[in-house]
Amino acid sequence: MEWEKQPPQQAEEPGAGGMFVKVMTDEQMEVLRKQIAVYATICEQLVELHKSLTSQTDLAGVRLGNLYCDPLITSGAHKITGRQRWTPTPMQLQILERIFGQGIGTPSKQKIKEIASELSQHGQISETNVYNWFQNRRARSKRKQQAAPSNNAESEVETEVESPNDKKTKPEEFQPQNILTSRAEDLCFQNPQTSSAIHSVD
Amino acid sequence: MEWEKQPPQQAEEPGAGGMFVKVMTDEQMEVLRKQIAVYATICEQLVELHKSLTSQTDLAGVRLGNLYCDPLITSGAHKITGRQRWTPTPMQLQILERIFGQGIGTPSKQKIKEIASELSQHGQISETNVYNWFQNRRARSKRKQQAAPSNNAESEVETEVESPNDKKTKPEEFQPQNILTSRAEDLCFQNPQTSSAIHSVD
DNA sequence: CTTTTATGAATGAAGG
DNA sequence: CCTTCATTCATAAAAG
Repeated sequence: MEWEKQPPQQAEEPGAGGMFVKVMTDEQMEVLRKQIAVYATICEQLVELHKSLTSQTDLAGVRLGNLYCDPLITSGAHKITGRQRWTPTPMQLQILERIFGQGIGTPSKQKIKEIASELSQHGQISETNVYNWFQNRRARSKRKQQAAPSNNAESEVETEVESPNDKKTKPEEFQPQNILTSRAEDLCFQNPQTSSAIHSVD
Repeated sequence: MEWEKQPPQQAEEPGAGGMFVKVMTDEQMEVLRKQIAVYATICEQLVELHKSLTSQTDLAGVRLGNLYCDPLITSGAHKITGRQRWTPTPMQLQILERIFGQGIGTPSKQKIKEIASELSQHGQISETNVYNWFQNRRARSKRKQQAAPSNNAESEVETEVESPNDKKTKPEEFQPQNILTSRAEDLCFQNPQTSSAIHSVD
């Protein structure tokens, strides 16, 4: 596998190096990533299953690792899209909070555009970021309000059926994503070169 | 596949504002494709292996613990604890994506039934789930498409009105899944030795 | 460096 | 269809 050997700089300067590159959109990258993750998950589960059935432990490490391919792919599912999530700058956050506090709980699309445009003066941002922020802000606020009614004697008829605090402690014992994630952590090398092979061109 | 149609020149403009494209070399693309195909092969073989094993419960004197098989393979985990929200299993997702990628954006009622029936073999599912999935998948794709090309079209608020005629000119229906649908068996070793290698641990 | 928390983003489902 | 909501997932940031 040559990815880690590829000097990332080549991809960054296609014009200078005259290197032919493929360009993928974010969505394409996302779909690809998911597909790989799907296979990684299936393989992981099946391997674990087989290990449990055969009481042998060398299947995943030796057979699969040597015969088919190195764990690079597994890691690839995790880091191919070195997804970096937006983090609001303090100024942006301040403005967002102020707008949110103005009581207007209706962030229309036009409003979103305006806000995003204004916030772009204080740092990188997109309309989607603004949209998500308001969505999350509202949901979080709402949940907090219902989870912490300690300051108010709110005794209405609907409160008797609420389980106030054990929503998180569901007996959920299995999460496929965790397998993939933990697996990637263990198997893959974390060197930045890999992710640089497919990187963002700014 | 549509990737090649993407103008590689986009990558040559690093200074064109907030451009976010992923760049891969030919070699990297090839490696990726093969690796995904490898996953497909592994999955199929492991699935077959699992089937053969589960069909003979007295194979190694090890009684097949259903506690391993069911939770791992279905992996939805929703059936165990009665989660309210359906979550597609990896295999279901794979099938759904493939169908979606086939370009037919018309999930007719009859088609929904067929798909749901097929997917039910890989986990709990209902026709409503399939319907919702396609609806959401389409909407999501569309929204991403219009959000992605915001890199070079640095428009102001008055020009933000999307050009009503050209937004769709971009090929919406790319199929990274094609990488997978191309028969993995052809690309990789899928000879019986492989599965026997897996069996050899026994 | 590892673990925990906060929060941006993804997504199934409902409403219109 | 399109929008909105509730929940979940993943990761940057914080805490240890």
